Amino acid sequence: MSVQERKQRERADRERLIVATARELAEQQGWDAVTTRRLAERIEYSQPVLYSHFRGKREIIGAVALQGAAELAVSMRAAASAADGPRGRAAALARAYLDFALRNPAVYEAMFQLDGGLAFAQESTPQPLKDAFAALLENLEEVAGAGVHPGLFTEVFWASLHGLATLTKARRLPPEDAERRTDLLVDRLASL
Amino acid sequence: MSVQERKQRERADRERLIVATARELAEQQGWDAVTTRRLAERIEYSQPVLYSHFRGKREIIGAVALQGAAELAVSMRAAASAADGPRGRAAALARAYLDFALRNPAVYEAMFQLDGGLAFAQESTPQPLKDAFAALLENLEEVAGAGVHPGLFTEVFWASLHGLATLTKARRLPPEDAERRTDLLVDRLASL
DNA sequence: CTCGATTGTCTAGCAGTGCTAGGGTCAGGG
DNA sequence: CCCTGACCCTAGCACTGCTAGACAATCGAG
Repeated sequence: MSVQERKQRERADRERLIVATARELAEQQGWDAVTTRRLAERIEYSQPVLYSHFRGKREIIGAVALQGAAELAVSMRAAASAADGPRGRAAALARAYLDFALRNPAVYEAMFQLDGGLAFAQESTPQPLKDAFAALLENLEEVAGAGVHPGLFTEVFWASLHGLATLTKARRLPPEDAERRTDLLVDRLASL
Repeated sequence: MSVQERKQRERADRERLIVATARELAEQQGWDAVTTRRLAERIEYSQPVLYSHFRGKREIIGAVALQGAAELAVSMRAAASAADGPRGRAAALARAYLDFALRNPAVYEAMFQLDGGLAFAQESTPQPLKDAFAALLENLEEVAGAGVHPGLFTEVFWASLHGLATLTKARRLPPEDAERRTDLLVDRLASL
């Protein structure tokens, strides 16, 4: 019995190691550098071991994305609860979101740009993703405005942040004005 | 002399054929399906011919992106000039932008998500890209608001649209509410 | 008209990718 | 102590972007 338990524990450890290593490698050298061979070498196992934990590379990306979503939710909630007033919370939320995207570009990519085989905006959507959206929703309801569906407002708010994050990351927007853009956006969207 | 001219013309024709075929294939089956082999087969030449026109796959993506930027600028200007009032022009612009992204997902991807080796927001930025941005700027100056730098406002407006476009395309947002989100966004951003 | 040079294109191949079939090793239970 | 089954690795498949080198067609000079 305890032998089986130990094996299960070791398997779970190894799975965490795979995800952590993939994330690390992606942040260091980009997702292109995360090949099954390199990943296998870093965890000091052969390639097929990866496939005994995940169906394929997509699922590994998905696992990193879920981890990131959980962290993003935590830091957004922390930022919001440290801010004063509806407007202040919205601004703090935006800053926390963009800060996360800036500090964890590869994880952000896994969450919202790459195909990690995850379902979004459905019942089957994994809990961490729902929760990250909920963290936005909770703090934006009060600035959505009268007669505006909070969910819809949150989607627009999120999409706008996402646009700023990705265009900045992809060097489509000059990085130096990032803060001014964020302020302007929050200023207009959170109109109350 | 005229022989050389004919050859140059044929080369230019073939280059256009490559770009058009790459675009078509990408729209039909996604950029993953655009391999140098498949592309070569479709234009009925061997692979190395591609490399006599472009440095590599990146440059082909870049060429598709430039074509798309030119078209996007045209349709945004057309939409804006058919609309009435500053607010109406902003709304028409947003709809034209999102409509383009929806109708040409692969081209949109080439422009703003994939690496086509193009420079953005610099002097060395190719003209079509500058021009597409200019088409936005021209029609948004009047709704930027007092004391708000028009360029900065345009960047924010563009980023928000980009967020809506990409999250919808990637099935991160429910497609059915797309129009309501657009209306809400324009409503808040173009506040005058 | 012939012959060398140049231009253009193709075949074949390299190093790398994600993924998998099959064999071998080692530990657990009878 | 041996057999069985779980586990992992080697080797390989079909594909990717890209390129070296051979070959053929065309051009200009004599």
